[in-house]
Amino acid sequence: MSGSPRRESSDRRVRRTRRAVQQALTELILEKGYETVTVTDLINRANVGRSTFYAHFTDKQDVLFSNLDELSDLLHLAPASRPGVLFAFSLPMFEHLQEQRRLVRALLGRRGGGVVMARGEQIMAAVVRDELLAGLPSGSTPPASLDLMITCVVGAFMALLRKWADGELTATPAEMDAAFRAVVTPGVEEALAASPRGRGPAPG
Amino acid sequence: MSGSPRRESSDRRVRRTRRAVQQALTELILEKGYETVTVTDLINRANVGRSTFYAHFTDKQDVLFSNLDELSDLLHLAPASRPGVLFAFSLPMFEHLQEQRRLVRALLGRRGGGVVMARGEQIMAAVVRDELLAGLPSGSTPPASLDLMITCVVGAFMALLRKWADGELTATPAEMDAAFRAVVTPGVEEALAASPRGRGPAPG
DNA sequence: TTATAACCGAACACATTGTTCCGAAACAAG
DNA sequence: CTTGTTTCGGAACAATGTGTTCGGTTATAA
Repeated sequence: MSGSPRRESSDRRVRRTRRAVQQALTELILEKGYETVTVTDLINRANVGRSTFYAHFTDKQDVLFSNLDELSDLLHLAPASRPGVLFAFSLPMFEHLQEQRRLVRALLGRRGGGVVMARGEQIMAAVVRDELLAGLPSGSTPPASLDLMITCVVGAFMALLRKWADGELTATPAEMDAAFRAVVTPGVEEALAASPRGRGPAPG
Repeated sequence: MSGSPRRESSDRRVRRTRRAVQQALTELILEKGYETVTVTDLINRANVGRSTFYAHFTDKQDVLFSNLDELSDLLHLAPASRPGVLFAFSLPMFEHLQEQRRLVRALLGRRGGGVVMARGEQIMAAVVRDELLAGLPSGSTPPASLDLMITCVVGAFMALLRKWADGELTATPAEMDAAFRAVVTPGVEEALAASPRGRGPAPG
């Protein structure tokens, strides 16, 4: 029964154990890929009793998610750095991920099982929504298709990200960023500009 | 040892068995979701011996994929119906999937495990590539970022599709199609038009 | 020092997978 | 209808993984 206890324990043993397990997970992910890592692997590598493991985590996934919170920060802070630019998170994101390439690849690639991708999409969607709402002409109503638009943008970005991590695409962060924005930005800006008040989009 | 034996067997028992298992799978998917279906479930529902199952299929996934080939046809035929329109596959796709909504939802949604999504992406990527190449100004060189572009487009589309199947988005096929094309088309057309020969893009 | 909380690890019940074996049944061909 | 071949059934099996329980040990905080 642990779920995701936000706070750090005061007991040193607890911290030690949790750290050991988390560390073991990233090691094993790099070696075997997330999906094939078993709980048994984890407790062996971490030198932790079986019962101890289940006293701290419910799952393999629980361990994984306990390591996945810093990502959100990076994304939410990014837009402030380049005000006025749509999807400013893009470049910093690609750059950041290139540094931790191996782990990212193991987590986001096809062998990663998609759990991390799912989490990432949620986080990203929140960021994109903020940006889009901020990018609207002041005083205008969000178009009804906002959610569809967000989904498109996030979908495009994540797809790019995954293939990149998977090694199916070779490009620099700058190129990735450029391609992403080139495809997505024109359509989004048109859509944003064209819906001041409850009016539907005005095609052709 | 079966992999994917293209041809239908002449032995009635074989056809019967394979059908029973495939049928059992879609039933169980609708009831429990793909990931939680076990081989044991399958053979029970299909009334098939364990050894018999493994004589025909290697996997759960093998059964799934044996049912997943008609999709490709639909996508590849679509562009011919509306010549000159980018991403003509979009609307027919959404419409087709709406008819088989429940199964599609079980297969493509989050509970579907992503196997079908992965397959779908491959198929889609081929279709999109064809369309983009066909849409280039005649005699021009495909931009180096073609793969990135394809990834974006496919990613956006698949994301839309998944959320829709998952029930996280409520919209008509026409609305889905419109949103998809609204976001993606402008950027793509700009990019296509702007790269006849190694020249950089010429904005504004 | 002491009470408490965390740890270890073995043992357990349970589920799932994939293989093997052989008698019974269904089949296609003649 | 007979015959030789193929498939089926289903039990039994080994292997692996999961999550729980329990009693004894040890580190920690106060």
